[in-house]
Amino acid sequence: MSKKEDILHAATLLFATHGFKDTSMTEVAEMTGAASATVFYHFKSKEELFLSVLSNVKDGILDEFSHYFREKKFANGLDMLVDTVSFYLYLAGNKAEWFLLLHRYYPYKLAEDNIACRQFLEDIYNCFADIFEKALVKGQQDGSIDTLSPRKTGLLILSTVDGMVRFKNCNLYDAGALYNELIAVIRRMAANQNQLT
Amino acid sequence: MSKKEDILHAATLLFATHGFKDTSMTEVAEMTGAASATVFYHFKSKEELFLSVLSNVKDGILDEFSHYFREKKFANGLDMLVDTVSFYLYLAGNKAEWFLLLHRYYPYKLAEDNIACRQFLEDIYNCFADIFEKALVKGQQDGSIDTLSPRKTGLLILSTVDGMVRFKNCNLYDAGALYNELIAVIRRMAANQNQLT
DNA sequence: TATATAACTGATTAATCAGTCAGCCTAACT
DNA sequence: AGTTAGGCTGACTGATTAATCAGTTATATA
Repeated sequence: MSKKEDILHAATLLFATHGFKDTSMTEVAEMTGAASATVFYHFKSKEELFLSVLSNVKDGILDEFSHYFREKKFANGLDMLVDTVSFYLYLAGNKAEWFLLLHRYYPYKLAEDNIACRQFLEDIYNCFADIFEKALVKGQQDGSIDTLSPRKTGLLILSTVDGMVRFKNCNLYDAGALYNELIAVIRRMAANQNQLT
Repeated sequence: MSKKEDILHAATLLFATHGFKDTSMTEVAEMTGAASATVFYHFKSKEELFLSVLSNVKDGILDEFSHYFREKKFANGLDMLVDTVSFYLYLAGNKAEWFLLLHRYYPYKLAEDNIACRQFLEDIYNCFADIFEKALVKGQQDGSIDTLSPRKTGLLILSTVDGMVRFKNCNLYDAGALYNELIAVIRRMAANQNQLT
């Protein structure tokens, strides 16, 4: 791994766990054994470093989901929906730093007057919204899911899992303890009530 | 309003909109027309000022819900659940600074080694969880709501509305546009399926 | 080997900010 | 009028930090 990649990785962890303001360029440098001027050699400012981190996180998330869907086959839309939610929660545990970063306020604040930042966030959340929407559409086609607005229902499911992950990351409630209940609720809510699946 | 209350109010707005690190004691002072030393006269440190703000927000939230339930009567548990969710969303719009503050990471970070902070957050989230739980229990007693774990289901509903409010505060998706769908989903998910309400 | 370019660094700077302190002003009480 | 005390302030300090820059080392290429 190149020094630049080292720095990017260290910055991801630090921005995620301490936040933007509470991470100094010196800290990032120390974590990689470099001098602080080296960080500025690779990234011209702290803000640019942050944008590179976010861009990297976006690529990581999009890759993870594209690999997941390339290798998985689903019996029907309802199964796909439940499986996708499970994978989202697995990813939130496995790549906790990505979700911690997205649950900080700084990226959204920056996005207010930085178009690139805004775009990264939109790409990430559209990816999330799309996967749930696709499962709902598939389920409506194969009859496993009731007639609901796929986009809006998808966004509601995203709100729920995003909220659960936030609660876990903030040490409020454990997402794991609610897992079975979540799946049951999603089935109740989405399942076609005119057929027994 | 006393100068101390002025400062507390200004600090609430600034901590909520800019965050803890990005709010300087000088800014808080300037917003109230006081000298920065005055802020330190009333609150011995920046952290203590933040804790006073959070304590105040906690009292505000608990008061709002206790007034709401004192004056409202509900036909049944399912109506109570839907009404409570609506009131939560109304409050999140009306007292946006409270929810913005709660959607920052700093309070949870501070709570890791500050017992008082931890307690304020627990009081707030227990209040939220309790109101949904109470509605679910009532609904199970009067037959309008199905047999579900009231605590866990309550937490799931809280995750959903908390997630929606976060999306709105982060300018990702508009909670208002999802309102009708949210209410429909809650009814589908919680309603007793053995009776037509 | 010579040379050019990229990678890296130590020292420094200018600005910001939490917190301190000695003293001033005002209102209440005697 | 004199005294006391709480509320308030301007001026200051020490620490931190993003960013710069002149200069050094490593690498690759001719």
